[in-house]
Amino acid sequence: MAADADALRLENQICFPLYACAKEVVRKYKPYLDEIGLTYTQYIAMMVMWEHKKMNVKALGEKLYLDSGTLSPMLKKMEAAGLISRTRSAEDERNLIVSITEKGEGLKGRAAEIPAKMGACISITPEDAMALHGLLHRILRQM
Amino acid sequence: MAADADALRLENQICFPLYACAKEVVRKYKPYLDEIGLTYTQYIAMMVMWEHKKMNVKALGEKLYLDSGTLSPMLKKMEAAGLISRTRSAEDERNLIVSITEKGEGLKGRAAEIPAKMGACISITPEDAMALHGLLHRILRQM
DNA sequence: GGTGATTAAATTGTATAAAATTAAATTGTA
DNA sequence: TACAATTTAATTTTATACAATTTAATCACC
Repeated sequence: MAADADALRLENQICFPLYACAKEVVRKYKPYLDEIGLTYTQYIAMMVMWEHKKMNVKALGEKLYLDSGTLSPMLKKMEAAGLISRTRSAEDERNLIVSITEKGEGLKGRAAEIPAKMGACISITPEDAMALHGLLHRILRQM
Repeated sequence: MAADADALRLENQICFPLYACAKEVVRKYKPYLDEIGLTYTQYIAMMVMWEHKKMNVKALGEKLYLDSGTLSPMLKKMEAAGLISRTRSAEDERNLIVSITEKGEGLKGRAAEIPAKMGACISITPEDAMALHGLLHRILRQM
């Protein structure tokens, strides 16, 4: 049957364009993120920190869909760069509290232009962006 | 202004759900791919090989949005696993020709069920899948 | 109060990814 | 035909990612 064979063709995958598109978009960020010395993963972590100021690794990981295997080494680098500090919670020493520093706060101003620059770079209509956002969140929620 | 601050909130990003969703979907594949001994990247490479039988690294990379830095070591592993063979083109020795082997062809049968299993796993309506596919390809093309 | 189960991070091992550089082969052209 | 420019892979370096394991702290329950 053709159906079986077609199901294994790259063009018929739903996951592949998702994978490729995510990769390419992250790559588009690189020149802008380079200017402020962040990687994409560090950038999304900083977004959470700009908003919440303090958060333990587990909660940060839930927001970013990342685990300690990825976050532990990255947060150490970000601490070394002076953007965050890492301290154990006094109430429960299992929790590592990540806190934004003055320097980390200061970076927000320099990051402010990035969303607009990326928007100009991708050129998607607001309607399509909204539709895409909705579809992706529906899939994420359902998993 | 609230607009500036909002632009740097994780929930307002279009890229983040794309990144997170792609990652989570690839992760969903893992148990099924483990059964046939492939990683996700190897799986999409095999899809191209099942269809085209022979292809040089550059063409394969264009299809997969990957470069030789990723493909070279991966293709060596796949050759070691007996799924493909790697030979230099006689006409132009710069080109490395990747060819599917008997064993590689044989794996297609065992992979045949994976698309259906993943479909059951993600539960998205055909309309939404079509819409998502269209949106993602539009973005990819435009980049 | 002791102890087995649970939880949170860190660590270890494996596999991508991308940028930059290198090496080898081919092409274009003076 | 030399030889500079280009092209194709491979290599090197850095940074994720994730699964599995380990370690340390806390909790539950007797």
